[in-house]
Amino acid sequence: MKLIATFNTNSIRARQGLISKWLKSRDCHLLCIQETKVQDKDFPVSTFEELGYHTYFKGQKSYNGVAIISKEPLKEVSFGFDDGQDTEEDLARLIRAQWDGFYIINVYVPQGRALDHPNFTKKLLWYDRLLECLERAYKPTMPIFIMGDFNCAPEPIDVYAPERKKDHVCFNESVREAFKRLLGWGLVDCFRAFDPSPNKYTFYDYRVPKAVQRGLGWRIDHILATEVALGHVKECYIDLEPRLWERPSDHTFLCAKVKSGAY
DNA sequence: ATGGTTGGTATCCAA
Repeated sequence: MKLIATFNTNSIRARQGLISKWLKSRDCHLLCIQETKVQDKDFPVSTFEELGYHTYFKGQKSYNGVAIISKEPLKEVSFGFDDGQDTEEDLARLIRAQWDGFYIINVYVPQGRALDHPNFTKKLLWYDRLLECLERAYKPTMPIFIMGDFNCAPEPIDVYAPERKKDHVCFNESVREAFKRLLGWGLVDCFRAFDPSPNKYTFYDYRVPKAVQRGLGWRIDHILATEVALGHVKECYIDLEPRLWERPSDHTFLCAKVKSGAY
């Protein structure tokens, strides 16, 4: 059994200590990271090499940035949708690779800012481009994990006070529909496949006092799996403990225990 | 309705 996980770091340099401690204590095989907020020349490669991990990354100054940290070397690593329209930002928001017989797609979906902001249009378009990318380059019968920060709480159970969040960029009808269209291609929400209970969140806003204790969170980080990939998953859970460690992120580690060898 | 915090970079923007 191998542990795979996704984590929005909100700066990988600020979170090196926390990530190292987590990788070691959990014996993680593959970690997908979002919001590294660092240019490639400044990525802390040696921190993870010293722990025996391979790192693959692309980032921008201050914003965005994705990475995969893996015990085994990855194959076929690429960035962006490869739809002929990739901007530098797109490359810093999507990394794809092959790992242990699985296709891994690590995404950092644009947050969107506000419903009437151009960034929200870009967010919906981003979901469309992701779906087109799947239709073009993959099949629902393949063993695929799409994991990362989707900036979408799919159902009312996935956010506190859903009745008050209908105009939020991470919960309004249009983004939830875009998310559902993605699932409609042939993907399952891994966490919900294992745990139907409420008050299970992956993100707690820094600005909300005692958010974890008060249950004021969002489930916006996800591991989506095709049916055949889900068949290899034995467990899927949110690891909240690092929130008690030094310099926690506002996101949590979302984990899956996977039986290896999908080919 | 508003504001609260954090990080990277500047002294404000994004989340």
